[in-house]
Amino acid sequence: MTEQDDNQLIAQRREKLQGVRASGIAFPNDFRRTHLTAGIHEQYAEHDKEDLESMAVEASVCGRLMFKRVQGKVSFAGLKDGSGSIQLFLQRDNLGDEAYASFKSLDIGDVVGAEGMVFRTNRGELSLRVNSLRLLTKSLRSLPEKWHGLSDTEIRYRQRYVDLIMNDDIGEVFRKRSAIVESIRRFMLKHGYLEVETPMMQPIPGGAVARPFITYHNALDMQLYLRIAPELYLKRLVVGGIERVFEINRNFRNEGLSTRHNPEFTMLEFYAAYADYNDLMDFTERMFREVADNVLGELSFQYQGHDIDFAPSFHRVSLKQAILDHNPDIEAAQLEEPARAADIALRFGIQLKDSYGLGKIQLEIFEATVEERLIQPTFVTQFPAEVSPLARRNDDDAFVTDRFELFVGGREIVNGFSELNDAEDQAERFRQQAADKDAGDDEAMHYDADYIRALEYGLPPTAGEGIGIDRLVMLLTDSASIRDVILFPQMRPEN
RNA sequence: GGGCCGUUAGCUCAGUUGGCAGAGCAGCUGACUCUUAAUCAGUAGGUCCGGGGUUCGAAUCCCUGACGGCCCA
Repeated sequence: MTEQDDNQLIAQRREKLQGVRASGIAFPNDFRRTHLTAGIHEQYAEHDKEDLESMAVEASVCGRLMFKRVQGKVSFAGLKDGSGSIQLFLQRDNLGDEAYASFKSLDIGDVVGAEGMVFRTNRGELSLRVNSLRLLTKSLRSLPEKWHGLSDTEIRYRQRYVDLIMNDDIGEVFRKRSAIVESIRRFMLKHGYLEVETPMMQPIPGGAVARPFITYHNALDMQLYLRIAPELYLKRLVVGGIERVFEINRNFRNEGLSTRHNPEFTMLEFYAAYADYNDLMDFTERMFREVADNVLGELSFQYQGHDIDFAPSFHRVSLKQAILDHNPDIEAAQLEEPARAADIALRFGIQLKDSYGLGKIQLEIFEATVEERLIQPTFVTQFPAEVSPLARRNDDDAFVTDRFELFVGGREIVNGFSELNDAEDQAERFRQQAADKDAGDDEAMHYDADYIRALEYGLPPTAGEGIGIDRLVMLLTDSASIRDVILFPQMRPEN
């Protein structure tokens, strides 16, 4: 970028960098540290001033200069590395005139290496009495204000590097995110699941009801879709005999952005042969408890002002019953007839389309009146077959499927079901979806002939599930927006 | 896509009824040998988001566009 938005501040720093260039290697890469700052605090937390003087511990640290307090012939500075930070103490008489002067010319934000003795100041703060200091990387742009930090959300998302420098909280969110994913992966591996990677670019997008991104492969001269879900590939693998399989990876959906939606988001998706959706609900409860315990150290936590507890058995309720529970004025019979159910939907201001059957209307009523009130972990089961084109029908009631979604904090986190493994039924449902697509529903599914062929070889009785990792991270980090748990959320171009 | 709110110095923010563009931090100059948002004195720094309009005069009022946030679809 050669753009000249150089203001006075940047110009001054460029001038300093010129001076550094003139006197040797401006961007050295031969400084090696002996300690992380957090390690020093850990190791010497218990030692008092006298102890440390007699121990004479030498240490080299490196990191970014976060503050500078020059007071004549002695100065304090803050050095921050990836682990934490430590105070530097610099004396002219210790460093020498030249080195002390060059310290004074450093700017907040510069990356430095410091070598010295661990000690405590008169006020008791564990610090490093610096014997030598080197500039490792000159910073040309001034950091945000030390007290208020960086709060402009737009800059925080666009320039996440500045956000990470200034806001320790956000670094903690992404360390937790990593711990969550690691914990989930361990849990899956421990239970005999094989981790795989299936196509992100698919000739036929499937496995979910969503609009895909379209791209183009030049050599093959064909249109490809970024996947909206890995589902149909993972189930092909179950056909192939990989009886327990999972994938943690990105899905892409060409839809609006909100505090709960980013066009690319991360899902755990897994399948288990010879298991049903009840098994998966049990499995999910165990997973969530283990992850919370590993990452938070406890099973209860706060989310946006709500106390949430993973310890008790997660509540399980059918979709229809959930509607009735939260709407005392609705009677069960009203939800059974399309016309009466439509009346209820209209009462809640829901806009119905002609193509909506009873199942879709029930789902709309559920979403409008129940979803956001499911704060404690709740499995909602028995989703209508109409809105579950890949799920197995219930043996006793063909109107619904053996499917569940898990809601926590008023949000859907998990979607799982016993898989539809009847190739003929699946073909029929694909035909219906394809007809909807021809009729103008651009979220409807494509007919995937190869997937039908796979089913014709025989998919064992199987259950599968998808867990929205971003939303789970939001929950466990008390983040209000999905953008706070995605390092580089999707934004419009700046200019 | 719709509604509401926001955009002023590197950052955090003031800006009265439409009347000279402001503060703190950061920067620069100087003082200061144990500071904790160090302190003190001085100093520099602006496309008031862009475009158009009203007006003697617009950061401020009107129109329009861009970007962001929240809510809704």
